[in-house]
Amino acid sequence: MRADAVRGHLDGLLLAVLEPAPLHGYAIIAAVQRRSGGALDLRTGTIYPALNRLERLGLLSSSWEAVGERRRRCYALTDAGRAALAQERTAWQEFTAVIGSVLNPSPPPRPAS
Amino acid sequence: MRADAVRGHLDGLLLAVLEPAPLHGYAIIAAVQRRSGGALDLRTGTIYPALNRLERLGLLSSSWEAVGERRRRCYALTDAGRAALAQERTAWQEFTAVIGSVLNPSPPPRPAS
DNA sequence: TCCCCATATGTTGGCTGCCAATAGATAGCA
DNA sequence: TGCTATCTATTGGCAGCCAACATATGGGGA
Repeated sequence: MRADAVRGHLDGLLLAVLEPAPLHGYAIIAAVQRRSGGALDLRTGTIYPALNRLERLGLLSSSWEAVGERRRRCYALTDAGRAALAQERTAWQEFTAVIGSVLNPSPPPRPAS
Repeated sequence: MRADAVRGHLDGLLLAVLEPAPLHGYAIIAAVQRRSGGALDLRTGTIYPALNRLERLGLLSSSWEAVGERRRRCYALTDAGRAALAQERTAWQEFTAVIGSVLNPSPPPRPAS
């Protein structure tokens, strides 16, 4: 699948993979890849600006973590982030229902004539 | 729902509403609106360029229809269009499965320890 | 010792694709 | 005489994702 298809749903994906535990950017890419069965391969140019935006919005909080000499920026869901995730899930269900109903309409019941 | 969300799925929607019978542009907007329960309100600036593109691709064929003094441009699915619709439906299922699996992962079965 | 790859964070430019706004025409109704 | 509905169509703009690039550490193999 062309990864461009996540357009408009990226925020939900990021919030979702951060739900079980905080992760740093590189691990987020791996987590999305794993949970999608390898179908989604997000790029750094996609997620880093998104993570910054989500932090600015107060949905994530970040903290630097030292691993040897290396540094990691670890992102965690805030309370607002958990609420936003719930909203994203609702919106996703509505979205699939709407598009699905146009793409695969259930035939109208035929009145017994 | 913000109508911008159809991004990337518009072609499938247009092909789908043309499946039962040919329609003209204005009626296509109405059909999408009806089949989506009023949630999707596509604009002319969205569908007319898309219809032209689909015709250039050979997925639709158009013919002018006279209604009194009025003229309508009627779009019909071609054979290639029906094939493309089937592909769009498959792609949609894959898409929802992939995004869904990231957004709402099924918890991994815990080994009995 | 040197190089490459994995790990890790980040920026910039560009393109795709939908929308808002605009334009213009006919027809019916108040 | 307008106002609204029906009908087609174009243009400019912008959001959002990606490709490419830039930078740095650390480990493994030749």
